[in-house]
Amino acid sequence: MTDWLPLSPAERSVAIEVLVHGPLSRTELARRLNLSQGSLTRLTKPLIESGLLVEAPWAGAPAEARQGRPSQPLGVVAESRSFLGFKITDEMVYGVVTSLRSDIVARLDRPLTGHDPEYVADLLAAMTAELAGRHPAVAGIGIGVGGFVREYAVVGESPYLSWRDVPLAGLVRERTGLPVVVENDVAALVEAETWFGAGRGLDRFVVLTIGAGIGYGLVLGGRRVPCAEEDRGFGRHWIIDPQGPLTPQGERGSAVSLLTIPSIRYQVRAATGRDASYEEILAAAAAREPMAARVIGEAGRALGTLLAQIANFVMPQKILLAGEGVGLMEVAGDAVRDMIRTHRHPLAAPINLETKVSDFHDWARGAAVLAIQVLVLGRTGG
Amino acid sequence: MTDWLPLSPAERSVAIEVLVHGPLSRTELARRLNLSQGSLTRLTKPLIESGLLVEAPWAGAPAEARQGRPSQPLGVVAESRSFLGFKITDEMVYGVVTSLRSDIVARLDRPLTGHDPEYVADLLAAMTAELAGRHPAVAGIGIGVGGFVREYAVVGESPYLSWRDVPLAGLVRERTGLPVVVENDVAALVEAETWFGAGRGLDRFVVLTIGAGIGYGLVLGGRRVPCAEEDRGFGRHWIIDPQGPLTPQGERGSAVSLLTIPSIRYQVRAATGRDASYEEILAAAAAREPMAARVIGEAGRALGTLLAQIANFVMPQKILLAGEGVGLMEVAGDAVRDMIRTHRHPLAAPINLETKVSDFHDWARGAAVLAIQVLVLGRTGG
DNA sequence: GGGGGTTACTTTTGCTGCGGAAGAATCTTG
DNA sequence: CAAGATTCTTCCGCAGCAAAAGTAACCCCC
Repeated sequence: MTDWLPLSPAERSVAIEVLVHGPLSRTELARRLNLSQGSLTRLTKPLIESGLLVEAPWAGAPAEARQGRPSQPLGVVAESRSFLGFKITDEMVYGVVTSLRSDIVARLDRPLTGHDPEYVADLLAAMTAELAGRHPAVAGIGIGVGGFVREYAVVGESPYLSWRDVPLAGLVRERTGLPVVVENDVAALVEAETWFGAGRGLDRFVVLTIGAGIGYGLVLGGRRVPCAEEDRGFGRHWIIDPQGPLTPQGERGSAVSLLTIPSIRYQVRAATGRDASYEEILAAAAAREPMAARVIGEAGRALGTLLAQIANFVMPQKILLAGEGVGLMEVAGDAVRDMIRTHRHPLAAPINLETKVSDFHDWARGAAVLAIQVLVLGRTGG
Repeated sequence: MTDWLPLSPAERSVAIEVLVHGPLSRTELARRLNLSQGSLTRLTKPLIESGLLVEAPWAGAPAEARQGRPSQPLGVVAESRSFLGFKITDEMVYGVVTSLRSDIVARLDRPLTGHDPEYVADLLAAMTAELAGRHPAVAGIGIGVGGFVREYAVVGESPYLSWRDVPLAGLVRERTGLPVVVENDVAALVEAETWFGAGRGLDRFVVLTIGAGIGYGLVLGGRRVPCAEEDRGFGRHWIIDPQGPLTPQGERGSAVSLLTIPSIRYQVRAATGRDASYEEILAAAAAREPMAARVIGEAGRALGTLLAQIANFVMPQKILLAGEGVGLMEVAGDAVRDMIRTHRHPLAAPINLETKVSDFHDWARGAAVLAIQVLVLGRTGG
């Protein structure tokens, strides 16, 4: 199949706008991008000829009977290409197949029984073969890994895999023949939400994830801000309550100690002697069992404080709360809101908070989005 | 005298670059702005003809004997125009005259014996007349006011002046015949530092001021982020230590309670019964007098925590600490650094902190910078 | 002191890519 | 079917850029 690239900057902005915001008429695009209509005719022509865009008369404003010549919405053929996204955790590999618009169309998970790079690459190749068999026209692979990743290709350091300088992209490309993009998992999730999710079109946007650890992503001017500590785990030193609990995972009273799933389970186990799952603890807290309610209430207050601090200093237009540990919001929502109130100026704009219960397939989808960004549109953000 | 405007976007970027970063050769400008040398010849010609720029062979790299044709630095004639900046406080008006490059060339202060808008405007007009008599070619006036300001012209609300919807710019323009720009005082200081001070050329930049209150300014992508609470005083609800002191000015343990000059004086007075100036308290703390040392130590730790939180969430390239209360850093610097360490990831980039002791004339200068931005270069940031 | 080298700037040329205007296409309304 | 509305296309002119070639102003060194 023909490859689309390369795109001029103006063409790229048109392509991204259509990809991210769905079918749009040329006139609408001209308005959004501050270009003339004539320019849009010119810019869209090669994009249509290359097959990236198509005229989609069925889409857009459906039967909105207006006067004048009907607009001709342009869209992407979301199904024309597929992308694979993988999220590698300690003991599992989660895989998804997505369309060009990053909708998940298939899932496949496999246990990871070892951490040898060659073995992991073999597993990824096998999963790729299985998924690609059912979904043709795979255009690329994105892989999300917790840890430090360089150049979209090399895992510089990943403590939980015990990897140092593993050229993962190369290993998988050799086995599959497909272009491969590797990135830090949090970074990938943030990019996905910035392009296709809660952060679409926003200028200042924050992603906070709660799960096995804390993840934090800052998007300014449509671009993710890279930072030194992202790959080593956030929140270990975000001390929210100096009198808070001490856990094996973080400093006393840190966001990690107060909010992450392992820490909450550790606290409950230390207090009750029984090992309970996160869901059981949340249910117990909702049922007002004292120990669970205390731990979860403390977590809720910590989350409220954290969100208020972020809002105070970053002033984002939206904060997305994601990860496997956001069930907290449902049980301890009042505590969260209460602490937001006490830590915010009464006249400050209310926090635009979105909560998204996400599982590991969302992390895998994030990796697929990175593949879309890099492979289809030439790796620039924005 | 001829007026310079209007400027094309490319011309404006050249003008701002020279204005902000001092004399630069055409080659250097081409490099910085990603333009060809030919374009710079074209762009600079009208700027030189209009008098905004001049060739300044005396400036630039002085005796750096390099080979080849010597470069021809372009600079602004800083003294060709003057700008007036005023900062209106509760009981004083501070005024400065600045050059085009925002250097302060004269100062003039007057007590403010009333808050009637007409009276204040009369006073500003009188001060303008006095300053303009000594410094000709005044091109415009900037006024900084604590409170909410709309459209660079109208003071929407200023609690300490008891003003509501006062069209200050119009009142002063009527009396002086000069263009007038009004803005919130913190916003003006932040703009000044972004253009001509610590934040020059930075993408992510934070200004934190400590004085009678707390001021906070966030600059992203070269633009100041406007926010709802800036004009009502920051920090009242930034609770740093829930067990901290209670003061009349802020919530218990808030940044205002812990850090502002009135709160620190209040705490010492409440503990010792004696009224001491801020400088006296700092000196006492340095001499290890217990009460003062305790209050100042607590303030230092609060400041460290605050700086760490800002750095964690905003990841700025630099934080500027300004205001009348930054003497704290000298006396309690160890406490500040200590708390930064405990609240930051060990692998995180160190905070790039700049401390600037500033007085009210710096606030007035900020207002003058706003006049420069708006009047000379057509009000766009960046 | 006069080449040769080096760097800064200017001029020329050609082209890209945009806006604007006019026109074609396609619908609704009367 | 005409008039009006709206979208899209075509065409033209031009701003503004890069590239290349030319000029100017210095250096060093023989």
